[in-house]
Order: sequence, then C-alpha cells, then structure tokens
Amino acid sequence: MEDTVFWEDIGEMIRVLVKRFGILNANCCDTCCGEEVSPAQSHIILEIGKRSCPSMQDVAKCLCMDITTFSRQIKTLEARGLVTKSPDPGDKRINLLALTPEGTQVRNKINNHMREYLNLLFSGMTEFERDTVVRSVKLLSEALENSGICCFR
Amino acid sequence: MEDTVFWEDIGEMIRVLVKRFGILNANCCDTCCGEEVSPAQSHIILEIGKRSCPSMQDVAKCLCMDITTFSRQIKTLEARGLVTKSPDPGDKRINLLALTPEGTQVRNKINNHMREYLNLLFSGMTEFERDTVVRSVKLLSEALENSGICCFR
DNA sequence: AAAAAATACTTGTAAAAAACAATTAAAAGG
DNA sequence: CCTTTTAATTGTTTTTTACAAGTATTTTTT
Repeated sequence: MEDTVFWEDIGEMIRVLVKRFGILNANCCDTCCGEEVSPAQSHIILEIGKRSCPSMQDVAKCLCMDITTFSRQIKTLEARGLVTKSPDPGDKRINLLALTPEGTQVRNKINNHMREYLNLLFSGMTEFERDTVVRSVKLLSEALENSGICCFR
Repeated sequence: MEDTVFWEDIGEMIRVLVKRFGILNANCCDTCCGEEVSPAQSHIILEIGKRSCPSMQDVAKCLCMDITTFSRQIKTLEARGLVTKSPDPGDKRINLLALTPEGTQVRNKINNHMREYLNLLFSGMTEFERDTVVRSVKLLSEALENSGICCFR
C-alpha cells in the first residue's frame, strides 16, 4: 500500500528526470553546436567517439536505432563532414565509422556543455550529496546493464 | 585534469542512463499498451494524470512541446478516446484536459510497467544501495528544479 | 566446391512527427 | 473602444522513422 505509492513516486521522479535531461540534450544540440546536430545525431557522434572504429551495426544496435534510419543519419553526418565511413579491410560488407576533426569538435562542444551543466547542478550540493549522486548513477548504470532489458550496450 | 575526466565520465554515464530509460519507455509504449501510444503521447497522458485539469498550454510548456504539435497530438488522443478537452468556464480561450477512464487505464498500465521494471532494477541491490539511489533521484530532481534551465515544471 | 543461409548495408516508398506561418477567437490593458 | 496579448487551430513543408525489397559479401551446409 504505502509501497505502491513509494514506487509510483520514485518512478515519476525518474521519468521527469529523464525527460528533463532529454530536453536539456535537445536544447544543447540547438544551442551549443550551432543547430547543426539533432539529438539523435548527437547520440551517434558521442557513441562513435566513445568507441574505436565501430561498425554501423555496432552503433545502431547500441542506440536501438533502425538500421535504415541509422544509415540515412550517417549519410547526412558524412555529407556534413562530421563522420567518415570506411570499409573494413577484413570484411567488405562492413563499414567502419570514425569522427572527422570537425566531428570531434562537435563532440567536445557537447561534452563541455554537459560538464558545465553538471557543474551547475552539483554546485548547489554538499560534498556528501554529490558523492551520493555519483555513486547512485554508477549503481543504476550497472543495474541497467545487468537487467539486460535494453539493447544498449 | 583528473576532474575533467571525472566529469566526462559521470556525464557519459548520465547520458547512457537517460538514453536507456528513454528506450525503455519507448519499448514500454509498444509492449504494455498494445501499441496504442507513442512515447510522446505517454508523456502527455502521465502529465495530464498528474495534474488536475491542466490547460493545453500548461502541459505543452512543461513537456517543451511546440503548441501546434501538441494540439495535433491531443486531437489524436481525443479521437482514440483517451483524453477529453473541455472549455474553461472562466476563459473561453482555454481548453482543459482530462483523462477518460480508458486514458486512466493506459496511465495505470504505464505506471505498473515502470514499477515492475524498477522492482527488477532494485531487486539486485542491497537495502543501503537502494536508499542511496532513491535519495539521489530526489536530490537530482530538486537540483534540476532549482537550476531553472529547463522549461519542465 | 557449389548451393543455401545469414549478415551488413542501401534505396524505394509511405506514414508519422515536428515546426513555421498564418488565422480565429477570446481576454486584458490602456 | 481600440490595440495588444494569449490560447488554440489549420495549412504547409520538412524531417524523421520504418517497413519492404534489393545488392553485395561472408558463412554455413551438404
């Protein structure tokens, strides 16, 4: 009884939190990168940046994007000079993705923006609170990882 | 130096976390509600459910949705019998939104789904860890609230 | 080694979502 | 009153998304 209310509550909070960060991300894409990338594209850029020469499948799967949609997004990003696509020497079916210097710049802009925002967010907290939050983010990350529900990996 | 890496790291974790919950929500919309609502629509339904007779503007603003996009979404939801729109007696420009019984059912389905998932997520944690996470979600919620950056309110 | 199946990716096409401009209607402020 | 603001809708275009089908390459099977 009490428990139901509790879960409803915490679920609602997480929903709002996630929605807010999502909006933040969308705004960031508009604001910090000169309107050149959409939220979906920013995810792609960050994900390519995080890995080393991932294939299209790798990135598309980890973002749960339809491969055809993904293919077209990459086409756009390539045309804008942010991403390169090069055939895998060992398997000609596969295209390996990488960021161009411009793409890396965009990546840095996005990361800086996020960092500034987190700084602002954490600045209103005590050291203890900050640590609590950081630990929780890690905990949740791991729990999500292990739950295996989502294709993100 | 060390700090930069730290922020980059935690920023990345939050990004992935948020993305994952977003995907989870999208999947939920497909799975738990018989494909009848999109993620955007699920947000609208939950937000209407949370408030008492909000206006279109209220909900659209809090979700950072363009009012014209929102207007059409409401039209769809109304056509599907999930939401009602009734003119404000005090101001004829305003339409007040509410969930129909069917809409409320969908809302409950979504909430149940989220609760089940959270249960699963938390079941792998110790009592202490769970408390940490819950406290952090609250902390982050409040910090976001106070940062005033996002239009969500 | 040849045929069949699977994998990686692209293109055609259609539907849905999103956004800008313009419009209607009502309220608020001089 | 008349002007301005606010709430919402409709017209229109662009963007996003996704299914179906197709090509090319690799792997599996017999």
